[in-house]
This record gives sequence, structure tokens and C-alpha cells, in this order.
Amino acid sequence: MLELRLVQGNLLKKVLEAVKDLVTDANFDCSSTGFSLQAMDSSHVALVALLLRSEGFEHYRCDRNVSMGMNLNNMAKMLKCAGNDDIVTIKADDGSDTVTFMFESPNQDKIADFEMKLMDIDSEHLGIPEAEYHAIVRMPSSEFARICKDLSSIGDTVVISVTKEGVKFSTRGDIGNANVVCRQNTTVDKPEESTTIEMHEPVSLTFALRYMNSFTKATPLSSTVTISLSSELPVVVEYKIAEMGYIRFYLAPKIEDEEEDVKP
Amino acid sequence: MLELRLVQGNLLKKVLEAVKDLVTDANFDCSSTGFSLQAMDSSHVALVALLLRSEGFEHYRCDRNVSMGMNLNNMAKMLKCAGNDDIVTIKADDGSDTVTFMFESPNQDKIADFEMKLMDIDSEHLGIPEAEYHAIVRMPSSEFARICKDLSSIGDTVVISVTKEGVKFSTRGDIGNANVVCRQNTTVDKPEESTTIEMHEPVSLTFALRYMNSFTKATPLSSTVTISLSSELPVVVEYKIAEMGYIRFYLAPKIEDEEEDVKP
DNA sequence: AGTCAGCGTC
DNA sequence: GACGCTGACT
Repeated sequence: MLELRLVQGNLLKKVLEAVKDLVTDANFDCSSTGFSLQAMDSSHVALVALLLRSEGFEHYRCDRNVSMGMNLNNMAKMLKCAGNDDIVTIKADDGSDTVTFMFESPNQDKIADFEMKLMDIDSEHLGIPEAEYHAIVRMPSSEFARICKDLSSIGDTVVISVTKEGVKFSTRGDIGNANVVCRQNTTVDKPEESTTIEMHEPVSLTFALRYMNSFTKATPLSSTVTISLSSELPVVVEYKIAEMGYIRFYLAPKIEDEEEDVKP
Repeated sequence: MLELRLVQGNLLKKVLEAVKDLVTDANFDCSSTGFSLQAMDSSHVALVALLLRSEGFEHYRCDRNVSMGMNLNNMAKMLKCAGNDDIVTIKADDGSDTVTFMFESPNQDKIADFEMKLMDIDSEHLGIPEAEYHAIVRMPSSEFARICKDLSSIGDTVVISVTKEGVKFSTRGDIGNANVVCRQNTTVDKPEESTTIEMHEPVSLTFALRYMNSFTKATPLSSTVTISLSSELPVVVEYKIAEMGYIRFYLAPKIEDEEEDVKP
């Protein structure tokens, strides 16, 4: 028996909007610790890891660990039927091949339940080691989203370079080149508007903007984003989910001179 | 060496939105006087003339006259990457085949530079003589835009007739006819909401609505528009750009009885 | 081009 | 909190 009651139901809606473009089907893993998901994108290049800790739920009952395979587009469709202020409860009976989403309006006037078929998905759950990163950039999530969007109108890839002074996002394309530099600034009043850079070593890595733009779908989940970079390690783009956990996106860098190396 | 710093960077964004649908490639001419453009539309029917006077820039350096050929769609793409409050600087080295647009966020935390390739465009720069017009109509730009849009759902051409009483916009089409009359009204408190008519001689001219609707893309640049009419002269549709200059559109009238005259 | 959603403003 | 606007998607 599984019953997870989330007062801030629109969190779930936002999570699904953030993930469904990248991953079509995935297993949600439910244990006493929390509600989590780990999945590769359909082209097996990027990885999403979501964690919603049990403490973040108003009520959390999970008798035994279960893994529920869901089609994320269908799940998103159902969650869209929840009002933004609705309380969402996820229910599943042991051994059942369905999951039920229940939506209660704040004043309890409306109660809806949506039952969705589960599916069998085989997925390797990768252990992701905690790593030391050369540089960790924290910046307003909207700014990061804007930069990725802007640069993708010029080129396909972005070079993210971190120095003590700031972080530089660069691209080049047919019509020209573009560089956006964000300076570290902690002077701003509000911490969610500040950009901070924790750098142990300068680093410069190249990524496909297409994936970055998918990641920024998670922008509504958090006002800030953290980008952790190390040479030869996948970048981690993390959006903290207040009081609950996080959604993290991993993406392997392109090997810098990949294109130039295509020589006989 | 060329370096033009414009605090109100979104002016440039608006200018490009206004011009890019009409003209795909054009030379921007830069002299000590200002930054200007003159170009025919792709079907050589309408003409755009833009002037941004040097005094309107916060900093204006132009060592020698240069003409920079740009693809306006690409330029618009790059300018879209500027924030609405960003300070925009246009830079070009002498003899360089690129131009750089630099965007600074108001708090200087973000600095972006976009380098765009220039192109060779041969264009005849027409001297446009100052003419005396039979009638000059000044009206709210949004009202003019609305009228052109409304009439184009009925017909393809508009007859603009000016009498002392007012200005009449008429069209006829398969489904019927339409006339919109705007009376002179200076009584309104705000000058930008008033319609004034300076008429030396009544005039009635016919124009293609398709072009008029392109011209009204400049509506965000000014709250008023000036329409200058003379028989046998191209109409001038002018949007003043505060403190800086103007954008003017010229369009030759259709010969009134062109269609009816197709008789043996 | 028209519709819808999200953001900013009043 | 509601409205209007701007940008994204169909």
C-alpha cells in the first residue's frame, strides 16, 4: 500500500513538465526515504535524477519499496487536470498495475481521482558517485534559461568556461559568434538574484544546447540553478525543490576538438 | 573605428522588428551625423529610411563614414538576445568584415557580445527631396495600425482621403465596403491621443494595404504617426523616434482608375 | 497567423 | 488579485 499526500500539488505538475520532454517512460521508485526517479533521455545522452524526500509530503506511507513504470506524457496529462492549489495524493495498492492520482481542491469542494495504467520498464539504476567538481556556478535559473535560449538562436553547442572572474557561455554559428559573461555578484540584496562561483580549477567544457534547453524546463521549480563542472565528468545542472529534494540533469561534455579532429 | 553606445537598447530591437519584414538585407550608414539606413523593400515598391542622430547616443564615435551591409533577420536575432533594459553598443573596426553588438545588463553583471558577419550589398542611396505635401495627418499610431488591420480584412487597397473635416480610410472588397473617418480632434488632453490635420489642398490617394500593414510594425516606436500626402507623390508614413530621429516609409500611390481603365 | 500560457504591472 | 502584454506553440 502506497499513499503519498502532497499539499503543494503543483510541484508535481512542474516536475512533470520538466522531465516529460526528455524522457517518455520511466520508473518512479518509492521507498521509505522518498519518491524518486532516474532515467536516461531517449537518445541515452542525458540523465535525469529526481528526488522528493518523504519529509516533504504531508502524509507519506510506503509499506514496501515499489517501482512504478509510467508513461510521463500520460502522467503529465493527468496532473494537468489538477488545479494549481490542489492537494495531490498518489495511491497504489500492492501488486496493482495501476496508480491513482487524487486531486482535492483547497476548500474540499472538488475531489477528483485519475487512475493510470502502469507499465513494465526495465531500467538500470545507475549509482551516481558524489564527485568533486572543479567549479560550481550558482545563478538565477531564469538567467541561465535566457542565456541558453539566446545562444541556441546562434549555434548548436555552448562552451561554458569558468574563471575566478565569472562564467562565460560561448557559441558560434553561421551568422556569427556570441559570448555571454556573468560576473560573480553577491552584492545583490536577494540571494536568489546573485551569481556565485566556487572554483577550484578553471574549466571549459562544451555541451549541446539542445539538452541544456530541455533542462531549463525545470526553471519554474527553483529560482536558482547550480551548474557543477569538471573536465571529463558530466555536467550536473541542479534545481533544488524547496523542502523536498532536487531535480538533477547530467550531460556528458562534447570532446572539445571533436569537429577539428575529423582530418584524414 | 566605430563605437555607438545606446542606453535605450530596446529602441534598436524595435527598429529591427519594424524593418526586417520589409527589407531582408540593407546597408547601415554611419557618419558623424548619425546612424542611418535607406533601403527598398524586396519588391522595390516601398522605401524605408531610418535615422538615429548621433546626439541620441550616450557615446558616439565614428572616425570615418562607413557603410555596413547586414542581414536584418540575423541582426534581429542577435538583438533579441539583449534584455529590454540592456545598454547596447555597436562596434566595428575599420576595414573589418564583422560588426559586434555588445549588451550590458543595467547592473553590469552580465556582458554579452555578439559578432556578426557583414555582407556586401550594393544599394543606390536615393536623395529624397523635401517636398511640400497637400495634407499632413497626425494621429495615434495604434489607431492607424488598427484601421489598416481592420480594412485589410475587407479589401486589398485603402483610399486615404483628406478634407478639412477629417481623414477617411476606405476600402472595398468582395464582401462589401468599409469607410473609417477620423475627425480632427485637438480637444483631447494628451497630444499623443489627438488627431490633427494640416491641409492645403484636399487629396485622395490609393495604397496597397499590405505595405501599410508592414509599416505599422513600427507602432511600438512612437505613440503617434504622421502621414504626409500629395497627389502624384509617394506617401510618407513617419514614426518619430524620441530624441533620436525617425523611421519613414515611402510608398507610391496606385493610380486611382488603374483597374477601371482596363477597358478596350 | 491565431491561440494559449506565463510574467509583469496596476 | 486581476488585467494586459509578451513570448511560445500549433
